[in-house]
Order: sequence, then structure tokens, then C-alpha cells
Amino acid sequence: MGEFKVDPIDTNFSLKERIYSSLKQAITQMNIYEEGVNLRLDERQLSDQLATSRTPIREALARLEQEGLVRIVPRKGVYIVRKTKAEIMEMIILWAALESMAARLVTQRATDSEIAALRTIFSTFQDGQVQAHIDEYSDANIRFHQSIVEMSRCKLLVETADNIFMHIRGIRARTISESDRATQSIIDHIHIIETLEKRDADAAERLVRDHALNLAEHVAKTVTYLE
Amino acid sequence: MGEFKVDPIDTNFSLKERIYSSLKQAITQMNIYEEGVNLRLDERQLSDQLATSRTPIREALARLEQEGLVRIVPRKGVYIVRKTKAEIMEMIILWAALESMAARLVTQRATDSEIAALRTIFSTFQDGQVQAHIDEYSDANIRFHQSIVEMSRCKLLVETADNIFMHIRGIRARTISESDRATQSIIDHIHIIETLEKRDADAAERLVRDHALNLAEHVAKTVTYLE
DNA sequence: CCATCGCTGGTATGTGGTATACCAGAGTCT
DNA sequence: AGACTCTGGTATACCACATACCAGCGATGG
Repeated sequence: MGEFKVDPIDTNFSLKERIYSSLKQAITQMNIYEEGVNLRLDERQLSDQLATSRTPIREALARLEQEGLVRIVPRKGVYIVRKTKAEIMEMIILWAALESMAARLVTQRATDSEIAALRTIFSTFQDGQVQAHIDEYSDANIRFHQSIVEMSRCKLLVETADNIFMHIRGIRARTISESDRATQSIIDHIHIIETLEKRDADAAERLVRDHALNLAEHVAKTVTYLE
Repeated sequence: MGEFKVDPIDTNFSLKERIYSSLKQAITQMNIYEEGVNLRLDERQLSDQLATSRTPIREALARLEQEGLVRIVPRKGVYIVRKTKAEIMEMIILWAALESMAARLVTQRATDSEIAALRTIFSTFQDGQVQAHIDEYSDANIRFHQSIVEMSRCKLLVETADNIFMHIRGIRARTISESDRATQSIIDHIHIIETLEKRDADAAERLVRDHALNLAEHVAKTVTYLE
């Protein structure tokens, strides 16, 4: 039977914080590079949706603007910010560096079952019918790359990748259906998995890096919708 | 890939509310009838323990005083309130009414495996060595009675019982080791379980009610520490 | 083209919650 | 008896948030 016992109360629960988190999560889960996507937010609409007044929403939005996720235009609205083509190119390069280092660490740190699980991501697409299921394949593609970073078990790598993930993910989703990218990418993925299974750090790093930089080349050549 | 989506934010999280809940839980989990238990609370100590200022603590304590759980004595301190012997007697009678009705409902609503689980509560004590493990038995005793009420699946019965549970539990814990109460109670419990297994509502109700009122008789005869 | 209206983020004000400082009374110690 | 300590009680300041109002811009209609 217990004696009197209380623990410190968590006081970190301001509305502004909660709204900031909620908005940030909603934005990062969007595909902001999708054609025709609505990038505009409205304070009053958000107030309705979140069931709070505008004051803490404005504070959260100001913070998101400071972080570069949105742009507040007086009397017009708040806009989610797409990165420019040049910025995306640099993000892809950063991702290539992060993911190739992660691949090295996977060969050293991941369990056999974790590496085996990578194959199951693509088990549905082994019969070559990638184009027929391009949306599912797009999701699988994104999941594959994210898994490699997470399997590295390097917290700072994961956090750094998280900061640019929404942009990389959006570009991947938008470009995967162009030309033969999907077909080629599944071949690349299988080769990458083979290097991981063999625990060949150099080969894994090289294939992952080249695969990512291949995306950079494709973006450089074809993307016209980012100013 | 998601579109922009946010849900209403929960705004019900004032410090006062959280502190009230925390204090109430801490108090209801105490055995306030235990000999020598410290029943005094101190605003400044609570402020240290909860890591908040005194203002919301005072508000929470005011509410707990209104509910009768504590008494605030100016310049002396805040005291958790034990019920008087007369009040305890009435609570036992109320409990007898609630639990006997719950027993009827158990015979009608509980599954066989739920009723069978009641036996496992006492499986450790079947060799008659109850006094040697009186603390564990005390816990098992309390758990048994609470289970019957919960198995009734009658929400209002459960809530009404919850309101007096800390007092009934405290008295049960304090009296179980007196005279031959433990030995007699395990016999009563087995008989009660048998009536439940047979789905005999009348017999279950009668045995449960008599068992509870037997506690009332014992309290009437022996308890001197409640004014 | 001009006037009006609607819509937007921006600003001001009021309210409630909380932290902190100070107060008054009771009890203890010298 | 006086000084000190401890307590809940009270006052004040600050902050977060809700709400009302403002100013400017763009769209629409005459």
C-alpha cells in the first residue's frame, strides 16, 4: 500500500508549442512538390480547424517562417515554401553523403533480419510491373531510402536527414514516374541490397552515392517547375 | 502522400487540473488508516516536489477540501482527512449493497474464464499459510472484492464504489490481520466463488453481503482509533 | 475608371492562470 | 517577554491566449 508520493508536473504544454508541432508535422507530411498542390494556409481557417484562437497560431507560424518552412505575406496569406531547383540539388548532394555513409554503417551494424527486411519492401514489384503500380512503388522507394538511414543507428545522421527529408521525398515522388526511373531504380535497389548482405562497405557506399547523384542529374536535366 | 491536415488541439491542460489529479491520485493510493502514517501536506514542500509555484497547488487543494479529502488548517498545514468510525460503518454498508448487487450481475454477465480468474487470486494461499503472508494476502483480499465490482459491468456501480474505495481498502488492510479474520475470509471467498461458478444469483448476493457486513461488525467492536 | 465590398494579416485590449513577494498569526526557543 | 521560524493567506506582476477592431489590397460591379 502506497505512501504519499507525487512527481514533478510537466509544465511544457503551451498552446503555441502544440500548434507549432501540429503544423510542422502536417507540413512535413505533405508532398509540397506535387503538381497543383495547395500551398496556402489561412489563419482563420487554421483557427477553425485547430479549435483555438489566432494568437498562438500566429506565434507558431512566425516560428515556422523563421525556420524557412512558410512565408507570411501581409493581407494575402501564409504560403508553404518550396525550395528552388538549386536548393534541391544541394539537398540531394547532402542526402547522397548522408545515405552513403549510412550504408557503410549498415554493413557494420545492422542485423541480418534488418537487411533481409529491405528485400520485402520490393517483394510486390519483383515481376517487373513497376509502372502499373507507380504510386505504391513511389512509397516503397521512399521507405527504402529512409530505412537505410535509420538502420545506420547514427542519431545525428538521422536527424540531419530528417531536416531535408520532406524535400527529398517530394522530389522523389514527383520524378519516379518519369522516363525509366522506376525500372532502373529497382535494379539499383537490388544491387544495393546485395552489397549490404555481403557487408561490403565500400561497394554499398559507392552504389548508394551514385544512385542518389543520379537523381541529382535527372533533376538538373528535367525539372522546370522550380524557380 | 498526405495533403495538409490538422486536427483540433486539446486545450484542457491547465496546471491546476494536472496538480489536482496528481494530488488526488497520490492520496487515494495511500493507506490513510495505517498506524503512524503521515497525513500532513505542506504547500511549500508540494511546490518543491511538483516543481510548480504554490498558486495552482492552493487551487487544487481548495478543490480537494471541497470534496472532503483534505482539511486546510491556517498556518498549520493541510491534513488528509480520515473518516470517523460512524462514517466508515456507513461506507461498509454502502459497499455491502454495491458489491452484493455486483455479485448478482457477475452470475449473469461474467464469462467462465473471468470467474475462474478469481480463484487464481488466492492460489498462493491454499495451503492455509495465510498469516505467514499477511501483507500479500491483504492485497489479494482487496483485489478480490474490487474484481467482483468491476466484473458487474455496471458503470455507475463501479464509480460509486470508487468514491469510497480508498476508505474501504484502508480499513480492510488494517483489520485483516486481527484475530482470525484472514483465515475466515479465505473460507468465505471460496464459498462466494462457488456461488458465482454455479451462477446462483441469490446465494452470491447473500454471501457477499454477509461477508461485508461481517466487516462492519468487526469494526464496530474493535476499532478505537477513529474518533 | 472609380467606388464599394470582402478578405487578409496586423494590432489592441481584456481575461484568466501562474509565479513571486510580502503579510499576519501561531508556536517554539532563549 | 521577545525574537525567530513556519505556515497558509493575500497582493502584485507577468504571460499566454481569446476576442474585437484596424488598415491595406485586390476583386467586382456600375
